[in-house]
Amino acid sequence: MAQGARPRIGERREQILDVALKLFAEHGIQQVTTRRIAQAVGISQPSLYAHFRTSDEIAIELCCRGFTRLHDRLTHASAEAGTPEERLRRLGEEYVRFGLDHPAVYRVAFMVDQPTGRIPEPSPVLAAGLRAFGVLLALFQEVRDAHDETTAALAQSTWASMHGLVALLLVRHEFPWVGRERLIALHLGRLCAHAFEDA
Amino acid sequence: MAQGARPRIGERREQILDVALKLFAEHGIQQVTTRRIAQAVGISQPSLYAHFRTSDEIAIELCCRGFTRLHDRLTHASAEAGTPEERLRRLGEEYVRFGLDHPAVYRVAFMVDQPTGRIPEPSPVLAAGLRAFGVLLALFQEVRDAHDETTAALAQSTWASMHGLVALLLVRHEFPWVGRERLIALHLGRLCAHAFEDA
DNA sequence: TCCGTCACCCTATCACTGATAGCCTATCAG
DNA sequence: CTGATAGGCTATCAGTGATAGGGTGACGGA
Repeated sequence: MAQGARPRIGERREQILDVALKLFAEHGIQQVTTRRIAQAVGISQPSLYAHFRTSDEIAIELCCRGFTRLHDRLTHASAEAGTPEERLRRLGEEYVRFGLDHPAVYRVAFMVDQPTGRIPEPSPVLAAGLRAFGVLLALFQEVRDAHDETTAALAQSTWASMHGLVALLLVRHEFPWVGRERLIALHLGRLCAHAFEDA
Repeated sequence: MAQGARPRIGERREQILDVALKLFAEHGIQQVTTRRIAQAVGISQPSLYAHFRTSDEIAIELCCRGFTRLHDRLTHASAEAGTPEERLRRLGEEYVRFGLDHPAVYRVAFMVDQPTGRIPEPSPVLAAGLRAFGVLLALFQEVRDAHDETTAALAQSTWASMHGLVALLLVRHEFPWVGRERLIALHLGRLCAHAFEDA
């Protein structure tokens, strides 16, 4: 089967992740089977299991990487100069764009149930998610100059509002939304207007 | 096989929906197979197909009913006396409670991808969802005395914020949330504070 | 040069899934 | 009694994730 020019160590693994992400984005996560991934990569289906213990592991890996990419984008957005509202606004923009630009990653990261209690305890997904959320939390802590529960609650509430918009736009694409750009602008505008005020 | 005392017409269908919903809530949608449903009902697996054309139809039916129940609860909450903010607050409370109290229904209704373009066009799910959303929209139109795009955008934005909280609480249950009640109260408080103001 | 190890791949096969085909049985209107 | 209808059954299908067990080429030490 033309065995020449074998991929280097670990190269196949990256290739599988790339291909899987593309298939997820194109056909939806549920529709992508291990056989489809294997065929697209050019190897047999059982060969996938030399690189991942289960098929879920592929999605989990993509999920962690997605969180990391989101973390980097949020960090960058939050670090720019400006008033706290402006920084939060940029962070929100970045968040929403990320979700809409990478729907497959976003779905895996935020909209797929964790296999309840399967993964031991130190879930890498949770850790990656916490890192990304940490950027938002840090902004709130900095602006409010407090690390209390209320500050955490404000950050979590803000996160939820951003997520809600992305999630609904991704899942309910048949819904008669007002113009997407307009809705995003209005949503973020309201979100940032009184974001740091105590409840 | 103890064939006596057959269920009446349509009774089995209801029973299947009841059982399926319970199994969805208990084990998660993905883990529930047609064989498990059939076994719980006490019939053979192929017999399900006498009542539903595909297994998805069970979820779709539950989804529509969920939207209808939500619609009724929102209507009731929105109809009570009070200031617009109070009415919106009650509506939001009802929404969040509904999602958290009926996670299986909520998941099916809001967090499962529509089989892209499979169902002809007049999607019953979309229709049921629009009816439920209509309650929120009507409140905004009444308060603002306008049926323009901005009003629709405000309602959609508010809906998204409520959904975001419910969705994240349901899916990311391993996340270190601040106290749930506190988070809900804070989230709804911020949501309703300036809800009707133009952007 | 030989040999073990390693990374990687294969075919064959498993149990399980949603779904279909074809046939049986209870009920009821005429 | 009879045909129609609702509801059920077993047998079986193709497709799914996963495992078992064995093959192949590159490479480093003896």
